[in-house]
Amino acid sequence: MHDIRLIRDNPEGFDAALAKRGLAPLSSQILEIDALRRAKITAAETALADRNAASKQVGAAKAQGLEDEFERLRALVADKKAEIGILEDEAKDEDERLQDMLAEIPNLPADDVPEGADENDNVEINRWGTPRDIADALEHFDIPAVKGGMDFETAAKISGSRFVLMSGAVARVNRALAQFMLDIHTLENGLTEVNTPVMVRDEAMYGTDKLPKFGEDSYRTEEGMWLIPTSEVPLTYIAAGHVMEESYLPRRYTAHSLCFRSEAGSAGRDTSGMLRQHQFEKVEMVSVTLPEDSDAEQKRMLRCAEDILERLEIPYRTVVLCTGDMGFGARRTFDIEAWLPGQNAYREISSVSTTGDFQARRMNARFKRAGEKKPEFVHTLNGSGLAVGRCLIAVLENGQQADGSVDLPTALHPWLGGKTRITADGQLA
RNA sequence: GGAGAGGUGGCAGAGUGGUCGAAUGCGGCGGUCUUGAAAACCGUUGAGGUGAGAGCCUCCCAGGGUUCGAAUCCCUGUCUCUCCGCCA
Repeated sequence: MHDIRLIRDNPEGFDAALAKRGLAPLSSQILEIDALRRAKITAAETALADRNAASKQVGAAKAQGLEDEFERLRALVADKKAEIGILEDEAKDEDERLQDMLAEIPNLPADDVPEGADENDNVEINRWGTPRDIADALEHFDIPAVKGGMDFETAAKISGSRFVLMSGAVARVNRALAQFMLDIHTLENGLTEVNTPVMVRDEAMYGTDKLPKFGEDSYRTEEGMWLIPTSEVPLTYIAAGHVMEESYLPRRYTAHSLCFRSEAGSAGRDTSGMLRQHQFEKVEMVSVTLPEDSDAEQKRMLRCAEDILERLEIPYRTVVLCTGDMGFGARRTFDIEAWLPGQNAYREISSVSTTGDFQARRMNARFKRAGEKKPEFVHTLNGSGLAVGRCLIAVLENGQQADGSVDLPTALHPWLGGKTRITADGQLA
């Protein structure tokens, strides 16, 4: 959500920032509605002030027994009442029109975000590890050690396409990965573990900018609840409506949750394997910070995510998304792409974004500086740390051996009860 | 699912038709005292809109209604809590 004041003060700057996202200028249209809105507000308030004044006199007239005067003023107040009703409705309509319009405008990119049209213009800023030379590398679902424990046919029977049924060693490694990530984040990175609801209300989706524009990407129950597309939604919405003490910040959360996405519009993409599912697991990180701290916090979060991959010995590269590839609510986004030998490509495994005060405005999350009167909006950030399913793919594909088995990363062994590999026939050993 | 109670400022919690944007406490801020801190005491302290400003307007969960006048009465919605039932 944008600050109408900033648009008023600097419409050219606003349009210029929109242009970086490839959007047409909107400021003149916004300011037109805003001017109309303010005119209606002024008119309504003037009428209200008149009514309030007359209303006070009514009481006085009554008290003094001036019946004629009382009746006259009473009629006047009644007239004003009708007028006020109309003016207030008009003011409200204009205000809603403005809010609706602002709600659909994406966040403005930070100054340092590279300009570009699409993912081809993203800029690599870090590369770690060297992909191992694997002859005839297989995709995860074709690796002999994995095949028996990753069943797409049965999942389809139960739930349709884009679901998976994991069992045995594969399910165990998947679980170990999630535990591993959570333990690192809580014990070493100082994040607070949270277990959130995965069904949320409209307000939480709106506050984290998933609504009104992207409702079709998520699932909604018949009762009107949303299945979360990411635990960014409940984690961030914790702060909604609060005025926090300055000293309360930063807040750093992590959660392991199921995530649900309809994947509308991605038909035919990544259809094989478990890269893109309707239901998946993710360990999420969310930070709520002071405005001046959010840029440093984003780098910190990025390091937390990259560190997981380094410990798991998975080669990756980090890119900063260009203006044309960023999500709706982001001011700046870093994507981490893990090396997948089976695809001979780097694929997204984490996305770390700062939204500035964009979400905070929508959910009215504020803090008060010591000694200051006015509350200010906090900054909110979110990042995957990491997508568990995709991390499982990376671990399996990078660990595949010529004999069909999979060597599991050393760092993970303690979470596997000391086991180190999956044999070609699918046993943890 | 049934019955009941309630939603008030950063927090807790008074207030049941005008004198209430709202007692009191906590917390915050400023001060007195102190070598410093604590304690004590004094003062101060809600949010939003609009306006160049003085100011004006709105806000006691939300939306309707009654009334000259609503935090206060009525209706609807919503959320929370308690009890009963059911239940992993």
